[in-house]
Amino acid sequence: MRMGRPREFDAETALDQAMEVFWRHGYEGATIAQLTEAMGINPPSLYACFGNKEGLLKAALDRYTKLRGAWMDEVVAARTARDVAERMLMGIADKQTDPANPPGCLLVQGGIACGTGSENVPFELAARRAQNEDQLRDRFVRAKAEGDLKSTSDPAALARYVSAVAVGMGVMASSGADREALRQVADVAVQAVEAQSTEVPAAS
Amino acid sequence: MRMGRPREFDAETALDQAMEVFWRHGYEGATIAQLTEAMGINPPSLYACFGNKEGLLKAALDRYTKLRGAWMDEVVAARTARDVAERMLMGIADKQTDPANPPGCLLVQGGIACGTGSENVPFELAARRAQNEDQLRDRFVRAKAEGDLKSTSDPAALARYVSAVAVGMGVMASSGADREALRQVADVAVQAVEAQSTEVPAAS
DNA sequence: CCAGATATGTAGTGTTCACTACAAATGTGG
DNA sequence: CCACATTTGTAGTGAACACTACATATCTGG
Repeated sequence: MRMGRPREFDAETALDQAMEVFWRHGYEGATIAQLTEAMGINPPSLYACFGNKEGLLKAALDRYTKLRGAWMDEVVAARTARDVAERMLMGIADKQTDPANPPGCLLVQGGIACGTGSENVPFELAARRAQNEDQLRDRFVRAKAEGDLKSTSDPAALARYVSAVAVGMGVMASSGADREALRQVADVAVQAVEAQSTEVPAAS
Repeated sequence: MRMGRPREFDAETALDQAMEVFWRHGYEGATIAQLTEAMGINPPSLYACFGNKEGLLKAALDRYTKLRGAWMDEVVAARTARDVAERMLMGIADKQTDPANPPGCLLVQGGIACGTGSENVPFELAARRAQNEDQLRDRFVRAKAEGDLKSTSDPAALARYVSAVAVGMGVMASSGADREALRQVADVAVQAVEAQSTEVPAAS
């Protein structure tokens, strides 16, 4: 079979640039002109490779969640539910204020509400956030089985809670909250998980 | 002085309709055509009355925060910091899933990230959220002075925490979380405030 | 009842949007 | 070196956007 002219740009590198634009401006706020300029390609190359704007977003989300997934694996590897929550929320405080990236979280910045014709973008983002929540819930189910969480605790509710705090921190980060402020939020938030735990680490 | 032809629509009623459109679609997702249709007026009336799209958003936000402010006064009237947090977060769980309104919170749905030319819309929303946070912080400062919160607690951090949870709940509501799910989040979240409180109501 | 002032409805304005036709360029298989 | 497949850059496409010119309608003050 004939192979045709080879692509002159690296898809993953280009995706990283597109991800940053979506992250900073949201799905609707990002224009094809901004995206192509950041990616260093022309519109036809973008459409040949990713289909359309929404396809590009999904590809960027795939890449984002792939990187994020590896980190979440480390998070749930913590010893106790409390440590999982702390590792996650403290990590988020750091990541969302990392100057190497736009502030906040792409899964929130991408678009909470969208206009007619883009209704499933918020849906898509919510689905990815739900994946994280599921992973947390599974971990908390295990924690309860191990007796690490009280028998009266609800792992699903706890996971939803930690997710909600994470999202809230993302919004605060995108509106200028600094790392220390987010860490304080994380610190308080962890105390709710501690309240559901059996082994309370002898607090000073 | 001559008065000219009187306006044929009620500005507040029209604002309520505009608010709903912004709430559902976000600032950038809402079009002038949608807004004017919902408001029952034509574009020239809109521009004569509110200046431009951003002016309309600000007017809608003013109205939203005015209604919200009255409710926040009730919230901070609760007896203890813990009760303030509970009243606020439980109230939010109910409000953000009230079928009379779009799900979530206008101050979040309005736009977390925006495109070039609308950069100060997220700013504007953040400023309004900060007002709520300030009100909470003042209340928690008082709670600390009254000995209701531990002497080691940080009222500003607590207020930021409750705000973050509220925002997170808003995002979850807009992506379909039901009232019960949000109440569970609120319930867990309150436990962190309890952990900072001196009078622990003898939990069952 | 008239003059000035403001609101309204119709019908646009220019701009920007996501997206694409098309021809030239660049590769591979025979 | 040739036929074919795919990519690339140029230069647009129609549609939708926020916003407005203008003539008409409806008020008030005198």
